[in-house]
Amino acid sequence: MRPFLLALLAKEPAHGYELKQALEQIFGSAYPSPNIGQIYVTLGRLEKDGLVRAVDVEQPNRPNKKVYHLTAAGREALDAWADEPTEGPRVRDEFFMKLVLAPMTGISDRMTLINRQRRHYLALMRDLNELAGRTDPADRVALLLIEGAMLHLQADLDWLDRCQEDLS
Amino acid sequence: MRPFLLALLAKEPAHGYELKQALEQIFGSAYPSPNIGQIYVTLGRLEKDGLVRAVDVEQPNRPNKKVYHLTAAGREALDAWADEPTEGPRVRDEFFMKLVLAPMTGISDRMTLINRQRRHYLALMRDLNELAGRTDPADRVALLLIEGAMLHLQADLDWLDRCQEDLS
DNA sequence: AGCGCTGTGCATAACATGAATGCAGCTACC
DNA sequence: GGTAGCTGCATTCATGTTATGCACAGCGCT
Repeated sequence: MRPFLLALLAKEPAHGYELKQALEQIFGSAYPSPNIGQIYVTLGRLEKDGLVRAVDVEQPNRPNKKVYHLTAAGREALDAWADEPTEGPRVRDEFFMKLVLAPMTGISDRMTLINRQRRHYLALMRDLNELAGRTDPADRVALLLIEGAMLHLQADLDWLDRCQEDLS
Repeated sequence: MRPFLLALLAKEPAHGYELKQALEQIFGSAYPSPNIGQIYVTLGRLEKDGLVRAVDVEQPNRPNKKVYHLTAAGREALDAWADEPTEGPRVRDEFFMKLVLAPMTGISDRMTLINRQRRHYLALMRDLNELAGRTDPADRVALLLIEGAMLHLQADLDWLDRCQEDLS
């Protein structure tokens, strides 16, 4: 969350409400835009850490707004973020927890869990396909996000098969 | 985190320290075991919500311990968790954020980011292979976790190729 | 004397959601 | 023409979850 705001502010100074709109516009419908409240909280923290600074702007016939701009330290933090590679996928997986823990307590057996989960993944896959279908083909960013989600989902489905083989 | 503790307590009552050890033992080295402090915080909340209840147990030559056991409400919550399917992979992806936001600010270009990220993923893949190699073959749970991580990683690598095609 | 294990608790912070607040402009309706 | 209610702009606050790290305390071992 923090780096996203820094990146947007690097392009041009903005206030909270504007940032929310920018995020919604850049990442289309495929992306659940973060809560507006969280944006303000994060901006406050960034200011506390000296990465951004706020200027109050009075507006006629509008509530005042606080326009944030990047400081030198903020610019540095942003560069550092861009430089370091992003961490890979977590090994932690909630469904797998369920798969291991549930039978220990006699809740339900593994086959039931796996089959239900597979149906769920397949339904999600259908949703993604449908979402891709009604997305503006010019919006390459949204389409790539959807494609990424589908690749991950397929990996999960393959993994489900492996679990079924190994744990049966 | 909450459901994991509930599941373990469904098998048998236990105190915080024991739960930490159980988690470490069940999910082998492949799984970053959660912080012990967090376990106590979560147990406190579960108790506040009436899902578990604690009994103080005095021990000779040992600090006292609080043994938690499941309540009827806790059992219900656990069953509900087992019944609902687990959510799929998030569309939210940090690297993708970087890929979209970075060029807007003149930080660095996309090819550099993608190539660096690919090197990083490949290194992670090597690490996972190495980890799989030194994992006890009898520990099927750990091996499956590692395999799942590798499948996800491969999906990320494929996705990187797609991004490179589309955004160049 | 110091290290490591057992066992718990608290401080801090990030992250997320939801609701509340205030003001302005527009529309609908009697 | 007045007013009631909705929408858009802009921010703040209360609450809850997750995660890390440090502090504390007693005991056994070397």
